[in-house]
Amino acid sequence: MIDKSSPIPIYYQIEEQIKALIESGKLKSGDCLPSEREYAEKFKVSRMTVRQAINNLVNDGFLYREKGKGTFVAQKKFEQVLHGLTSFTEDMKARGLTPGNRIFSFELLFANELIAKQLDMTVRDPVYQIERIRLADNEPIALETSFISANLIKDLTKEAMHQSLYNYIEEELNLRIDYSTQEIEAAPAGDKEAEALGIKKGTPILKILRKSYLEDGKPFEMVKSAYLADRYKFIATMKRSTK
Amino acid sequence: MIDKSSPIPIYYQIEEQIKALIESGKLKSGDCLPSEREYAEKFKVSRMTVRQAINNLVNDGFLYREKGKGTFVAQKKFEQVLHGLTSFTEDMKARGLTPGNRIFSFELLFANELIAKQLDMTVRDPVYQIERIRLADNEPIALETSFISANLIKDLTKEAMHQSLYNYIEEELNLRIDYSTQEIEAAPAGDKEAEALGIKKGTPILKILRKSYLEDGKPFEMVKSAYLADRYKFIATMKRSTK
DNA sequence: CAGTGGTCTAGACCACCAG
DNA sequence: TGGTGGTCTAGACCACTGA
Repeated sequence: MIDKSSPIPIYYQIEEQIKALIESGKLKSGDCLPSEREYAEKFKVSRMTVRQAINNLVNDGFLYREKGKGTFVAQKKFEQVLHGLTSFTEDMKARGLTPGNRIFSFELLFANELIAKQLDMTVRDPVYQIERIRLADNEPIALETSFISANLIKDLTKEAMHQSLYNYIEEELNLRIDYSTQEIEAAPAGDKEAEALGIKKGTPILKILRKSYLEDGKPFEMVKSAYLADRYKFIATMKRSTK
Repeated sequence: MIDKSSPIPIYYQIEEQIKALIESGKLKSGDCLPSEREYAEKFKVSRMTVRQAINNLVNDGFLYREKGKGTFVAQKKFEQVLHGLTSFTEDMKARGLTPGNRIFSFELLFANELIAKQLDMTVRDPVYQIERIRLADNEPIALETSFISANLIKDLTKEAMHQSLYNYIEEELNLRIDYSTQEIEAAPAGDKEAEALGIKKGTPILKILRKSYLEDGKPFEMVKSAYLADRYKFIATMKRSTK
């Protein structure tokens, strides 16, 4: 049930166990959990350890607490996973489509002034510039240009870009991605987009400018994308911050 | 410095104090904070209490930790304000523009099947339907149709809509808005949008479909908007959920 | 009233990192 | 080696809730 001799933290084991109960449906939305003291008793651990597990689940939106009453299972915000920050690859998979790539250019360049400013580096710092067409089920869906800090993301290869960049960053480089900001607008397709995506000039496209940051707050990528309007919708969920 | 007799939790007082140091510039991005043990000593509190304060600041993105090294100030995320879910009114103010309204119609109707499904009500439940043009600095910026559950949002008036709906819900009705989902796409303007916004048919517009939920998980509004592409960008920040 | 979560204490041992 | 954050304990008192 709980392995105290395991190198895996106890609070994490408890977390996983409660999550499993929710995912398996044994705990449903609105259900009241056993009290923290009961858990402490049951697992023979300190109540603070139980609290740490529950705190994390509350922060992740799986549970919520009510003073004097108890801890409850939150309503299924149903694609919780889908709605965080996702890479194109993850996004497409979540939509049930097969993601693909057609890389036009992959270069290691010196940052110009604009890029340097955006990525918080100095001019002539090394930057990967990748141009590619994104595919969904083998159909073009977006034209994309990425600028990636080579100081932060080392030894990037074309192969890593063919797979998932975020996966490479998190699994291979062992860095943690924190968040990204995105500016989304509608615009008429220019010559370049029209040609790349096989549409007429002036057709509406969805333009997205994404900047992504690592845990220490440093921006590691800037991506400009142009999505086919009739094949792609951007989906976001946003929390109301009470402050 | 710290008031132990205050009803305000100690960890919260410490939080505010560190935040103030960051905001005043006395602690800059990348600076190393005093260790948790030093803080505990200084404030004559337990280390766990200090940790609770720092945990919260880490979760909010003000600080980050490095094992064996210390706790550091994160880089300024200066869109912090724009972070959460905002109403049009709040959004415009944050951009330094004056929000405005031109209400075309304001009606209390019975939900049809589509609306009932979207708002999780039954057919013939009462729904407010509001059509209006949104203004920024007195210039049209979007055409918007809102459907608002009259069961949840009671006694809605045209005046409340002229002000901020979210403000009315939170301050007057004392309800808590939890989150919303938004679908964003580019599309050519139809006849209606073209006329209302004073643009040519076929011009790219940014279409947004928003559904918003109260804390108990009930949807209270569905809003369809068409924004002028050259006057509006949608800005979102998304967290990477580490799962 | 008894039970809940919210806060807090004063210790402890560990893995990790720098000098 | 000494300092850091990461985890954990076994208690404690509080305010709030429902019966």
